[in-house]
Amino acid sequence: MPELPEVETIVRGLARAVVGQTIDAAEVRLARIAVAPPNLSFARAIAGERIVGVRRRGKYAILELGSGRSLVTSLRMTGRLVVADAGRPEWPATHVVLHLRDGGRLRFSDVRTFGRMRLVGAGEAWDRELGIEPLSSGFTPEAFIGMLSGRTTPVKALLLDQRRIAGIGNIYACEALWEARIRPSLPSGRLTKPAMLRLRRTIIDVLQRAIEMRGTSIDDYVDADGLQGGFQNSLSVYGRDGRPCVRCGTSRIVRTVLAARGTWWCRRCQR
DNA sequence: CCGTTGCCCTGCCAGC
DNA sequence: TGCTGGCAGGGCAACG
Repeated sequence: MPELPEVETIVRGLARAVVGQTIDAAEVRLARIAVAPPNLSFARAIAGERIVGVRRRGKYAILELGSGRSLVTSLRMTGRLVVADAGRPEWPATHVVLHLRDGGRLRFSDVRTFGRMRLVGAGEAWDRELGIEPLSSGFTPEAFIGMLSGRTTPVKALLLDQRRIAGIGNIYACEALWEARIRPSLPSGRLTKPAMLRLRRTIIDVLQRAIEMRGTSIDDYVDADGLQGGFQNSLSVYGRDGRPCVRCGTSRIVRTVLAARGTWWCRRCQR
């Protein structure tokens, strides 16, 4: 569930709390969560590393380490990355605990265990397959039009494809399409040019607004301090099947399945 | 290369 | 009331 705005919020919180700290030890309770390069032990390799920076790429939170290595965390659906004093209670299903020199703990928890903390070597191109950042200057109208043109993939499936655009998940794909009044199943190349431009704009807008609200907390998401976001109160379509469309007021939001994902939209507004 | 499907995993809940 | 089958979904592998 954590998508670009949620990971961005987590990363900003981590930047305040952990940059400059040394990791004295790593406690790995569920081995498959903590992945290291071949022949390296995650816990041994990370002990003694200094955290020199924190950043986001797509839906990944990245701790940059003094050695040049990076700790790349993917939260998938139910992952949490929370910093707290050692005495604070843990979230359920805490699988990895990093002991920070100031006595704090950076904890990774994940009930469904889909998430990963991956230690990657200096210079390793782990993000080679990731697409453009939608909030970067590279996400130009031309780049977006080029991405959609000539493709038969439903536009929603394209928005979810991390190799093309990095960071959009199901919630913000539904919201951006609703806002741009575009039917999620429309083949990407069939969008008119004005529709493409509109969609680019609503993608940027909805992501920015969600960041301002510190993300969407529906089931599991919390920020680096363990606090919920606020954008769940601003959703227009996601999860709202059966309720009237807040724009047209006459049609009820429907839920269909597209690209094996629940898809919420308004049959009247989105064409 | 392109697009689609299934799998991983556990908590939740509608429906019996 | 208690059980259960289906659903939630990001990323990856496999397939045609």
